[in-house]
Amino acid sequence: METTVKPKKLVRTSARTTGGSLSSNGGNGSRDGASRGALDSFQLQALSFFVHAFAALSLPRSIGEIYGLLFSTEEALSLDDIIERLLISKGSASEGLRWLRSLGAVNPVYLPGVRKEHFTAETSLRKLATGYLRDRINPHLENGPERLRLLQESIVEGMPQSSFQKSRIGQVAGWYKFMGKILPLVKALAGKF
Amino acid sequence: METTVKPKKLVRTSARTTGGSLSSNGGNGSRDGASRGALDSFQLQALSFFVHAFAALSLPRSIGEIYGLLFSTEEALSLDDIIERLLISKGSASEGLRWLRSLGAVNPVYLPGVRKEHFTAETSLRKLATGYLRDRINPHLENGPERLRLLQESIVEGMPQSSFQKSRIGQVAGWYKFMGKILPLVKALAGKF
DNA sequence: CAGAATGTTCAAGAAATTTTGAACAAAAAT
DNA sequence: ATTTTTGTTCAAAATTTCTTGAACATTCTG
Repeated sequence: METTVKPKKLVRTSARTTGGSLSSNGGNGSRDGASRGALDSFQLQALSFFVHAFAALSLPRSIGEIYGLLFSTEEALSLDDIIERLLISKGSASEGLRWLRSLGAVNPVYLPGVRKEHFTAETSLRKLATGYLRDRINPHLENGPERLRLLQESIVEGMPQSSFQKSRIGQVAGWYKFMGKILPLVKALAGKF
Repeated sequence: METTVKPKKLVRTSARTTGGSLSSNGGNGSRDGASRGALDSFQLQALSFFVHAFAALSLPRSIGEIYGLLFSTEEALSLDDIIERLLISKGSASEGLRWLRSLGAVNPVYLPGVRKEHFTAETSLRKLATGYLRDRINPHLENGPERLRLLQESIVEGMPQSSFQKSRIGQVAGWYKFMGKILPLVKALAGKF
């Protein structure tokens, strides 16, 4: 649930990586082995920012790190670039990227003559909000009617408390109506930023 | 992060409780020891509903259970009533109740001549939304300006990427503006339900 | 086609969170 | 003042979630 804020290390100190090949070095100034984990101050600050922001949504650190890195880097980065700079495992990077992709929070960039997929951060509030709502909120709302029905059917008619129970059902129905009103509003407003 | 939905038992099967005193039995029909864990079908369905809903916000099962029980029960319940009906520990019940109270999701009910504190569920969407935003969203927004400043100060002037970095800062500033616009809207609309 | 490069999956381990239960504190009753 | 009732706190245990890394699948290259 996370009530108190604990200090967390920003970049892992462990040096083990998958031992894989070096970066494709999509165009930034740094060079090869010497560049591992070398992030500029803006990138470091962005990692801190997004790890914190994503944690507010109870999302894992690795996802915040990946988005933060892409957000703060002008060039598109490959999976290996991300692994190398963040010192995270291939598995984390792959799954984190998959999650961000499904949300629409990262954009694939097709570079002619380059095999590896490269990504940049999507920063449009409209797209981010839409993706988040679609992937993480709508699924819960979609089975709302079904859940409401189950609740209704659980009422035993004629019991002394059934009148109270019906009023509770009414409340829940109202909550769903509220969600139905507010979500389009959020999307609409997000479109203006 | 929870991507796939796993089946979770609704009511614990273990029978150990704190071994404490029996319920004050705030007025419902059931009696003493025989009533332990005896929930009607509406209450069971409500538990399922709220455990699921709270899980969507990454909140622990115990909190969903407590709110679900209070929501589906007409009488005010005491800490011991909750422990007895949900078969959860005193610690969970106490901390869960504390959390719900700080949010404003439960209301203390003062019963004349009764020592134990009793609670009912708060169901007003306005109060629930306000409490949630106040306790769980605002804290993150409040240090927004500070975080934005740190981000700005991390830019090294004159670097080739500093122009890109400034445009990113602009995006983040926009996100904060959006939050400043949308939250009052949410509160206002919640007031109408 | 064989070999290399790239990316995914998932079992096992690590880390974080939640729950328990007993010790403790506070308030009320006797 | 002592005992009882009520509720809180927190270390340890249980559980859940995240990360790792190696095996696997797939696609490209020569």
